[in-house]
Amino acid sequence: MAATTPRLRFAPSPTGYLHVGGARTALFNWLYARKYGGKMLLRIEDTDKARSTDESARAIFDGLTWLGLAWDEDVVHQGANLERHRADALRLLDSGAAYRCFCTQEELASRRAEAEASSETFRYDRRCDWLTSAEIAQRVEDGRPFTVRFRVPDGATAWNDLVHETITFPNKDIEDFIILRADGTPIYNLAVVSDDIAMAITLVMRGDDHISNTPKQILLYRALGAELPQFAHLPMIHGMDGKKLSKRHGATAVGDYQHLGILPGAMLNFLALLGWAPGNDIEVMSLPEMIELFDTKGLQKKAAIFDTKKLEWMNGQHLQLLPTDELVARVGPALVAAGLTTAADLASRPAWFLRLLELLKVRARTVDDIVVQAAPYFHEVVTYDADAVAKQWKDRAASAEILGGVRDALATVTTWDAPAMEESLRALAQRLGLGDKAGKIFQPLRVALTGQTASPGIFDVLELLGRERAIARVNSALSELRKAP
RNA sequence: GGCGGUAUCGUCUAGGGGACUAGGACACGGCCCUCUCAAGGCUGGAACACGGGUUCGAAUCCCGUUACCGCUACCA
Repeated sequence: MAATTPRLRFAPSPTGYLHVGGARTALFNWLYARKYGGKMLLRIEDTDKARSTDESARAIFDGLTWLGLAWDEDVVHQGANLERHRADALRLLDSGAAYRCFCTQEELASRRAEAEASSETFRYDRRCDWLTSAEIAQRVEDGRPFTVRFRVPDGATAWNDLVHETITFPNKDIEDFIILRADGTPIYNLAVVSDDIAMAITLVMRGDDHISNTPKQILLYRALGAELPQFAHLPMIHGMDGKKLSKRHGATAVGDYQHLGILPGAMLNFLALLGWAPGNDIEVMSLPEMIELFDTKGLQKKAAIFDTKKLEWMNGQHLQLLPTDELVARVGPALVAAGLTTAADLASRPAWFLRLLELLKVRARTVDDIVVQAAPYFHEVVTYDADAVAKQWKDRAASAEILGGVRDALATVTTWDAPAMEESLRALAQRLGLGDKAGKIFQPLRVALTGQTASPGIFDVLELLGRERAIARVNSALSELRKAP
């Protein structure tokens, strides 16, 4: 094989949002191109004017951009190449590889229904291919509309698929398919082949659902005298019920996950593992590592099920691995968007913010988790969680006594940091005879400070809150506890 | 219906004739750590769809069956 640089393309139709399945197809194309020094182009298949929208095309650009899957060269809009598609179809007509079909859609539909009624397989019977040249000339002269059909030759069509090995189709099972509509616009298979040739694509990597289009396209390449690209058909992604992933499975657009607080790197990593394995039990990878390890050998043949539980776990892993400055850049805006703080506030105390994130990220799986957990550190007053109160402030008098002790202990602390807090509170536990049961102090205190039963270590929470706010919270808790229940 | 594709724990997967008592990860349970929750460590249950071959030997190769998925438009 010639040592040409690989050229791949991701070719979605702009009829919805960027689906996770499409994102994975794009990812594998991109990884291959990056790994082997090739190019990945983006082509928007918008020849179906009825279903295509600019908004959908934008969603695709946005999705790919968010994921960080940059395409090379200018975006190709298939609709802009209609003239070439038509010219290619006419060329096939001239060379005799295709013929005019005067059958109307109604005729075709009724013949199809007839075949179905007698439970026979319908396949176009080539009746228009038997027309004499005089008959054809007459009909054309009469202005009768016609489609252009490709004449499928005898034999069989096979290719060596990068994921499935050899796939063969007997040509007798492929009907003479239409390549040009009566209105002169191209049908999918023709447009794809015409564009892939024009874009000099060397590897067509796409979903499994295109396997039965491939023999038709191969036939077209040959009839057009073009060199065949390689093909790789990726397995589908299904929902937890084993059915093709769709809206009813919940979030299927990559944008949904973006808004759920999933990191693009985690999304990519998770998607990569759906249908590909690098081997050696490797799972958590950065993008450069994925490029390094990518190999079509590890591509899976079997459809994979989209398991959001593992996506969340993966996101947690990436959250830990994310450099702190990047974490700040991701979480800061989310906190501002949630109305917890302002960009100026965060900018005024970067060290504090960093400390907070370091303590929260380990117990969060998504950016949204961090935002929720961060609330007590920004709000003026704590909101006591009912369950937390019921559990940790069960004995109100005892809790009040403990918190009173805490208040006094905190009042004498000179350096307001976690080690000093620990020293002071452990000493208090000793004085109260709770030596190895210091939790009896920490838990009620946690509720006073955060309103919750779960939080980072109590000494860190105290440090983060700062002297003034921490003491104020202990005092409010005390007055809350002293109120009649 | 026809054609094509696929088949290892619930899920993602390792496995390429003997290294398989089938490994890892998610999820689930237990233990450890521990002020809580996480994280982390250890640990338990959990799979080669079925039937025939080939072979000294099959999760691995072949054939059949079954199941599932895709395509079967003047959609993409």
